[in-house]
Order: sequence, then structure tokens, then C-alpha cells
Amino acid sequence: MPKRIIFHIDVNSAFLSWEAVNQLKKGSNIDLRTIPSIVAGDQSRRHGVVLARSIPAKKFGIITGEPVIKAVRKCPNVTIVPPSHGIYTQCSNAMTELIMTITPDIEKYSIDECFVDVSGLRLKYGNDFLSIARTIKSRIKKELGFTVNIGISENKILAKMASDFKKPDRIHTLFRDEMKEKMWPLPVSELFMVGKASYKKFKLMGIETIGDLALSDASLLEERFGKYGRMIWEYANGIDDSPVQTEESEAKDLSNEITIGFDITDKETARLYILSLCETVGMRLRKSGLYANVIGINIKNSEFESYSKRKKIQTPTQNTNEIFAVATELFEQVWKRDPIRLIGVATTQLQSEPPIQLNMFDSLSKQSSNVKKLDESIDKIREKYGNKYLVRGSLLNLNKDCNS
DNA sequence: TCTGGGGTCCTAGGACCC
DNA sequence: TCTGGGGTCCTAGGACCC
Repeated sequence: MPKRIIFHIDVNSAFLSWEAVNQLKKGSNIDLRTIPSIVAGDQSRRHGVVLARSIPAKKFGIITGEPVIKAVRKCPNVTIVPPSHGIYTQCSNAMTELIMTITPDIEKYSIDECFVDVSGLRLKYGNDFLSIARTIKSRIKKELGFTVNIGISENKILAKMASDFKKPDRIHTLFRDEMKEKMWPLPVSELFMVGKASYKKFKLMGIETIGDLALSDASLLEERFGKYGRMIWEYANGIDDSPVQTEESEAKDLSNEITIGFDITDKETARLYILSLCETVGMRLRKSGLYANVIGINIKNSEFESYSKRKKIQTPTQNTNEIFAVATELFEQVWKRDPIRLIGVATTQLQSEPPIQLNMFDSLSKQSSNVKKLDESIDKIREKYGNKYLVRGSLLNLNKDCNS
């Protein structure tokens, strides 16, 4: 028996399953999971990509991330459901809480995935990890109404690869002695962290399967791909000693962006959107007690080309107006006067320590503490009554395109 | 055909300093 | 004046994830 036993728990078609559970709870007599269905954004607002699909929809060849129009072409009768993120957060939290009743050694990896280190349960359950997995899986199904896949191995990468095997509602093991048989025959694109770009390069090198990658020369890969090359070779060989991180790590970036339903062609409209994005970013910074050292603006034009500009500021901030001032300055410097499809405001190099105030009694500090108080009271009102009730005059016309 | 939103991490070039 | 090399910081962009 290996020293560590790690589970990777993955909700099957998460957004779609959670929509299905929610609709059934509300009295619907159709289970979305049993018909061709997708969760997708609104095409008319140019948000039209598939976020999740049911297994019957998968049978039509519909894939996550593709344009809705493409999905409809593959399956004209597909049922389309808009996303409701609030419900997903609730379902996700419910799952975490359920697992916490079994062990606290859990790392929330994303809204629908987590790693669990069950090594500590040996004393209580012996080495029968399969029965622990079965308990978790059936409790989630019974108590929460959705199914999961559980991958079991001695480290995170193999557990994650295992949970991706046959779906839904399955448990798979992938220990190192099973690697050659279960993982190496798979196409290299199936390996975690091998995306489109690397897949192309590997193909040119004659690397087709995960096994090909595992058996290739690690130092050659490192030479060609840098750190990434070494890492990917280790993954292919099932090497990963990273721990299950139970503590939530502090955010390093915080951003908000929006694809607009039309192309922005004038500065004034752009400024309104930027202000709205800064409001959200500022509010979220304040909520998490973080200060940004770098502020940036991202643009995607109608040709789908992206460009950006960022700037390190003198004093880290969480204040909406300060963020807005820098964001608009950057926007004016970088905008190529091309039609704007997407606009985003990003903050990076976040820190939790408030900036040092040199002199508490000087007038500048007093001013900034007043600004802080204003931001905070705005946040409180928004929290209580929702964003709609407190909107800057200049934003009143933005209505439907913004989340706020 | 017409392509979301929010993240993490890495690389590479240039500026600047010693 | 021109020649280095190394270290660190800043910035832009890209790959990948869910």
C-alpha cells in the first residue's frame, strides 16, 4: 500500500446536473440529465458558448466551450438552459460540507472538483479505501441528488486522471502499477496540462500517447519546453508529490471583464463600462481585504485579437475611484480605436497588508480614510439590497449588458 | 460557425543598478 | 568611451485550467 491515498472527486456535468436537481426540486417532471441538453449563455448577447452538456447531448458530439450555434446544428432539439451561478455555489458548498463530515483533509480545487487526502482515515477504516469512496459517492447521490466520479491513487495527478475515466457515477483507481495499462495508451491530449498548443508540438515530435511522452527523454523535453517540459514528463510518469492543500490560499489576481452585446466604438461608452468593472473589482477587493499593486486593462476587438496594458502603482489600493483613474489612463494609452468586443479591468500583485500611511494626521490620510468609509458604506448597501439600488448616475444606461 | 468569465503560472525582453 | 556580466523589477503576452 502506498503511503498516501488521495481521492479526486469530480461532479458529473456539474452545471447541468445542478440545473437538473434544481428543476426537479421545483416540481419539473423532466430530468435534464436524461435528454440532450446544455447550459449555455445568451447568443444574442454574444455569450453563446456551451458551459456544460448532458450525456445524451455528448452523444451528438456537442462539446463544452463550443458556440451554441454549432451545438444546435449537431442536435436541433437540444434543450438550452441559461446558467445560474448562485445555485452552483450552493450545490458546491453542500458537497464540501458533506465531505467535511468524513474528513477535514479536503482541497477545493474548483467549483465542481476537490481533492481529499484519506490517508488519515486508515486508523478508523483500515485499508478499505474503496468503501470510503463508495460511501461518499452514495451519500452525495442520496442527500444532494447528483452523481460524482471518484479517482483514487497515491497522488493528485493520478487521482485526477482516474476520475476522468468512464463516467458518470463511477469509482476508478489508478495506482502507479496500473499506469501503463490504464493511462499510457490514452492520447497525449488527455493528459492534465496538455492543451491545444502543446498537443500540436508533441504531434510534430511524434509523441501521440501519454506513454510516448512518459518514455521520451526528460532532459530533452526540459530543454525544449522549460519548466513545463519537466512537469509534463513527471505527470506522464505519475510523479507528483504536491500536498492536498486544506488552507485556502490568498488570491493573487482579481479581475472582471465583459463581452458586450455590440461593439464599442467610442471612448465615452468604453469609460462607462470601465467604471462599472472597476466598481465590481473594488468591491471584491474590499470584501476580501486585499489591496492591488498593479492595475490593468484588457481589450478584445471584433477580430478577436487581444491586447492589454498594466501599470504598477505607487500605493496599493482597493478604492474604486483610484482603480478607475488608472484604468482609464491605461485605456487611453492602449486603445487602438478598433471596435471593442470585450473589455476587462484586472488587478494583480494583491496584498492583504494595508498600505503604510506615513502620517496618520496629515490631511491626505484623512481624505483617504473618508474615501474608504464611503466605499465601505456603498458596499454595505449593495450587500443588503443588491447592486440595482445603488448605481452611479453615469451607469444607469448600461443596464442589461452588465452583471450588476 | 462564431467563439464566456475568472483564475494561475511561465517566459521573454527591456530598464536599471552594481 | 566602450566593454562585459549578473541580478532584479516591470510589463506584455500566452498557455492552461475549470
